[in-house]
Amino acid sequence: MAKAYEKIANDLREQIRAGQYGPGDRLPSESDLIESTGRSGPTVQQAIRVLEAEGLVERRHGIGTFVRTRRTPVLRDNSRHQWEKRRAHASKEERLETGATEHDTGLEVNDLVFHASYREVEATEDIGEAMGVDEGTPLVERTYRTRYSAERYPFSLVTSYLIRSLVASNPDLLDETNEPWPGGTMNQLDTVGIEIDRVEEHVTARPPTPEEAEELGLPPGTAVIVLRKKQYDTEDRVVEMSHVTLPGDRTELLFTTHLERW
Amino acid sequence: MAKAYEKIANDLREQIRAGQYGPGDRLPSESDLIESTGRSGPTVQQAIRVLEAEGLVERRHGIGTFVRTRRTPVLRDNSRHQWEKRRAHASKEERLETGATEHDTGLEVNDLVFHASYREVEATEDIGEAMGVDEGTPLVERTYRTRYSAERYPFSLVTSYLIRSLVASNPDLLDETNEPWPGGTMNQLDTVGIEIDRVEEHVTARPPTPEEAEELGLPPGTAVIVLRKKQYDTEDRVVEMSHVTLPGDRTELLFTTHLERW
DNA sequence: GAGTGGTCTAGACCACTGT
DNA sequence: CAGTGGTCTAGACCACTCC
Repeated sequence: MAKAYEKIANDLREQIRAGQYGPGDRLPSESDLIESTGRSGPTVQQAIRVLEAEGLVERRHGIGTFVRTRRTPVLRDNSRHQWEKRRAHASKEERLETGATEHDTGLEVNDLVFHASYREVEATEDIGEAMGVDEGTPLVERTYRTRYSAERYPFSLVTSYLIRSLVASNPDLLDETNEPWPGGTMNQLDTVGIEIDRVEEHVTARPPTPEEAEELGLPPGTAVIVLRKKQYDTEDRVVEMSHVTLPGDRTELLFTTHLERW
Repeated sequence: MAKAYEKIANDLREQIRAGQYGPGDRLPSESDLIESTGRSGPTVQQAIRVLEAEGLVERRHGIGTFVRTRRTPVLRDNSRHQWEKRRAHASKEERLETGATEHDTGLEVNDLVFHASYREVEATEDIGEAMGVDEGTPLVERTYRTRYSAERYPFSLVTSYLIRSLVASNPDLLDETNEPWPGGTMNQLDTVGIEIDRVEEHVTARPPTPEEAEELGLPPGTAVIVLRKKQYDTEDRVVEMSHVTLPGDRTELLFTTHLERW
C-alpha cells in the first residue's frame, strides 16, 4: 500500500536532497506532475503540500513551486545580558548609542525600526505564578516589535511584564511616551534601585499560530522559537518577565556557559 | 473571497480557543461537518489538516479528531554542564550513579534506556569549520538515543564528534564497547588531560524531517529544536561538538546567565 | 457491522503572474 | 493571453477501531 501522494513527495524530496533541484530552483509544474505521475490534481497538490509543510519548498501562486533558500539568521547571544548590565552604568552618551539588538546584530540604530506600546494590566494566574506574585497584582505590560528598516516584517514579538509597585517610584517608567526606554530596561531598573543578578531563559519550539505567522510574515513550513525570559534581582525576586516569539527559520540563539576551573 | 476550508478551520479554532472543545475532546466527525457546513469531503478534510499542522488537533484513524493535550516537558538545564564537570572529579562510585540526563529529569538510571553507537569518520567541510579543524581530519563519531523505559520513542537524537588525535592516548575512548562512557564525556576527556572551559549552545527550530518525525514518534504539527553544542577546552580549542535534535512539543531548555555584581 | 478518518478521481472554475 | 498554483465538488472505495 504505497500512498500515491506520499510516493510523489518522497520522489521529489529525494531529488531535492540529491541536488537535482537546488535552492531557488523551480520544481515541475503541477500539470507536468499530473502527466508524469498519472495522478489527479488534488493528489499531486497534496504531495506538494507535504513538502511545503516540511519547509522544503515554497509555492508561489501563478509562478511555480520553488526549493526554499535559507534566510540569513539573526543571532541572539546571551552575552547580551552582561553587556546590557555593563551599559546601564555607562555614560548617558554611550547608552543612547546602541541597544542590545544592535549589539547582537552589529547594526546601526538607523537600520532598525522599533515599535512599542504600553499598558497596565493585572497578573493572570499563569504570569503571577511565573513571577512569584499573586494573581491580580498590578503589572506594567510593554509590547515590542523590532524589524529591519529594509524589511516588512519584524523578527521578534516581545511582551514584557514588570511589577508595578517595584518601578512606581520613577514616574518615567509609567510614562508610555518614553518608549523605548532610553538606556534599556536594566538602566531604568537601576533608577529604582534594582540590580539584576541573573537571567533565566526558557526555550521551546512549536508551529506558529495563524496570528504569529501573519505578524512575522512566516511562510508555511516554519516553526517559532518561544522564549520566556525571567530577570531576577539580587534579592532573588523576579523583577521582569518577557515572552518572546522568534521566527525559527531565521533566528539562532547562542548560549555560552562558562565553567569553573579545576 | 472567503476560502471555504479556511472558514471551517477558523470556526473550529475559535471554538477550541473558547473552550467549547477542551484538551482531549473529540471534534465533530467529518461527516457531521460535511453536513453542517454543506461542503464536500476533501474541503472539510483540508480544514482539519490546517488545524493538525498547527498542532491544535490530532486525527486518529477510525476513532476521531481530538484536541491535542500538551505532553509533559523534559527540562534540559544548562547548569548540567557545571554539574557534569564537578562530577568528573568526584569518586568513581558517585560517577557511576547518575548521568546528566538523570540530573535534569530527576529520574533513576533504571528509568532510562540508552543506546549508543560508535564510528570513525573524517570531518566534513561543515563540521570541520565548526570545530576549527581541516576538512578530512579524523574524528570519533558517537550517536546516542535516550528514552524513558516506559516509552516507545527517544526524547533526543544526539550525534557527537571528538577530534581523534586529542583522545587517542586513552584507548578506552576508541573502544566502542565502552558506550556509554562511564562518568560522562568530561570525565573521559580528563583522562587525556583536557579540561572544558566553556560550552556554547546554538539553538534553532524548524519542522522535523520525515526521518526525525519517524524516529522521535512526532505527530504532524510538531517542531523540533536543533541544538549544536560546542565544548571548548582551556586552550580555546573546540574539543567536542554535538548535534542534538529534540522534540519541540516536550522539550524545554533552560539557560541561566549569571551577571557580575555592581 | 457501524462509524470514523484516509485516499483518490475527473473535471471544473478561480486567481495570480508575466508577456 | 498562456501558464501557473488554489479551491472545490460528488462520489467512490479503503483502512482502522470498537462493539
